[in-house]
Amino acid sequence: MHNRISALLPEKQQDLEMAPASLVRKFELCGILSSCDRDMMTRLLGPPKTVNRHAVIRRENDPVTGAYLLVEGWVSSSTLRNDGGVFISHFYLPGDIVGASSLAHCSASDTLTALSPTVVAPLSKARLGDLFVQSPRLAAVLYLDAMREAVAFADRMAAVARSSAESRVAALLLDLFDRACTIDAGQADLFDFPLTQQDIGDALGLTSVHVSRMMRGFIDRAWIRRSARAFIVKDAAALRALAGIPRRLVDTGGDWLPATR
Amino acid sequence: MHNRISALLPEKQQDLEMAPASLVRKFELCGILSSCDRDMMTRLLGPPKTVNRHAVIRRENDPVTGAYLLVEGWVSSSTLRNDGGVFISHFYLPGDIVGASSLAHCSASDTLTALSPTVVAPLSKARLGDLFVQSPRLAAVLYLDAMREAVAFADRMAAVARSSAESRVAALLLDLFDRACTIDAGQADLFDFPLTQQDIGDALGLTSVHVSRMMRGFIDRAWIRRSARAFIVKDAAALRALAGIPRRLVDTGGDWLPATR
DNA sequence: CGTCGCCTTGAGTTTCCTCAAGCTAGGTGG
DNA sequence: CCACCTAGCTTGAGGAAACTCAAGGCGACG
Repeated sequence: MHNRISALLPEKQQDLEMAPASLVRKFELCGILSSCDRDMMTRLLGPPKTVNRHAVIRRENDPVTGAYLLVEGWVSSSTLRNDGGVFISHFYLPGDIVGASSLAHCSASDTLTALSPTVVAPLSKARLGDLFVQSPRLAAVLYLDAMREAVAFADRMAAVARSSAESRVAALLLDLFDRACTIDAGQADLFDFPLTQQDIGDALGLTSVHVSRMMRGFIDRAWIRRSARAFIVKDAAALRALAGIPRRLVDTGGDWLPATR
Repeated sequence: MHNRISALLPEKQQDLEMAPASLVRKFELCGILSSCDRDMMTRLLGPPKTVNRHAVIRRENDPVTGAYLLVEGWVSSSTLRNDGGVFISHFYLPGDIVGASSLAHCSASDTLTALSPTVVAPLSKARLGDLFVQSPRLAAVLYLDAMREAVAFADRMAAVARSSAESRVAALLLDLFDRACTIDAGQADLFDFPLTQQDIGDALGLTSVHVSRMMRGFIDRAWIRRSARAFIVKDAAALRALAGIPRRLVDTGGDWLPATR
C-alpha cells in the first residue's frame, strides 16, 4: 500500500530563475499584503527547486530545516500509520505554505510528496526568524493564514467524523475545485486533478474501493465527468448541497494588523 | 442533542485580581520564554473573566474580537453540523490559547464552551497586533504553538479516519491525561475529567453509546477506574499500546527564534 | 424522595470494509 | 505497429464495526 509513496523517483533539484514577485503572487490572504511586503517575503525565500511527480520533498522524521512556499504543482502531506497504511492530512496547491506544521518539533511530523511536477521555494528557519523581526505585518499574515487553514482542517475533520462517505468525497472535491479556481480564475469548469482515488481515500478515511463507488455515483448522476488526470464539475450546486460544508468568509479587513514598515 | 450546549447558564463575568505573571505560567512552549517575554504577554491580556460550567464564552458566528488565554478550567471548541449534531474540534486545558483559529474569518468558526468553572483572559485583536510589533519572539512562539497544535490535531484526525473506536478513545484519554499531568505535575494518576461520554463521542465521531461500551471495556480490564468527574489511569502502557499514537518531541532549542528585546 | 443528567445494556440494522477478480488506458519495448 | 505491462479504476459478494432505537439503572442534587 505504501510503496506508492516510498518507491521514489530520484529528486531533481535544479535552480530556476523566476521573477521573484510571482513566487508570492498566490500566497493566501496576500490581498492584505502590499507589494513591499511581498518583496520582503520573496527576499526571504531560498532558490526555487523543481521536484518530479511522486518525489518526496521531505520525509517524516527528517530534521526540519524550515518550511516551503509551494510555487507550482500539488503536494500532499502524509503520515505513516502503524498498521502500514497512509493518512494524508493535507493537499497543498500553489501559493500554500508547506511543511510549517513541523516547525515546533524536533523531526518532521509528515512526509511532503509532490503529486505533480512541482516547484517549491524554501523558507529556512533562520529566514523565518528574520521575517518575524523585519516584518511584523507579514508575520501576522502568516499566522492568520495558519489559522484559516486550521479552520478548513477542522471542517474536514468534522466531515470525516460525522458524515457519509458520499458527503466526504463531495466536500473534498469541492474544496480542491474551489481552491484551484481561486488560483487560476480564468479556467473553465475543467481542472487538473492529479489525485488517485487511493489518495482521496487516504485523506478521508475510506478505502479506494468505496471512493470509486461514490465517484461512480457522481458520474452516473452527471454531477462530474472525468478524463485522465483532470475532471469537470457539471453540477457544483448538487455537490455542495450533498457536502453540507459551511461557507467561511475570510476577513480581508485586517485593520488591527501591524502596518507595513 | 445540542440543547446540552445551547441551553445555557447566564454568564458570570467578574474581574479577578490575580498575580499577572501566573496567567502565563502554563503557556505551552513557555520554557522558551524569558520572564520578560511573559511579562509582556501578561500586559497584553485583558482582565480575566470567570465563566460558569456549560456557559458559552463565544458562540459560532459571533463577531471575533480576539482570542483568549485559558487560565483555569477546561474549554471545548465545537461546531454545529447541519444534521443537528455537534462536532467538538478541540479540548483546551489551562495554558492554551483559545479561539485564535477564528481570527482570519469574519465571524467565529466555533463555539467556545466552558466544560468546568473557568477563567479566561482576553487577548484582543488590537493587542495581538501590538504583540507582533513589540515582541517578535513572543509572536514566533505563538506561531510555533499553533503549529504544535496543528500536528496534534492531525494525529487525532488520523486516528478518527483510520483506527478503531477503542483506539480512538484510548488516544483521547491519554492525550488529555498527559496534558493534565504536564500542567499539574505533582498530581497522582487521578485527574479531574469534566467530559461526558457524549463529549468524547462528539470529538471522535462516535455515539455516546459506543463510547460507553469502549470505556466499559477499559474498566473491566482494569486499565482505568472512574469516579464522578474524575478518573484514574491504572495502566497507561496498555492504553498507549492500543492507541498507537506517535510520540512527538517538541523542539525546545529554538535558536533561530528572534531574541528577546 | 423525586427528578434529571448521565451511563449501561440489548437487539436489530446500516455503512463501509475486505477479498477477489476483471477491466481500461497509456506507456514501453520488440 | 503491435503486444504487453502496469497503475488505476470497477464491480460483486460476504462480513464486521459502529449505529439506532429503546428501556432501564444509578447517583447527585434540590
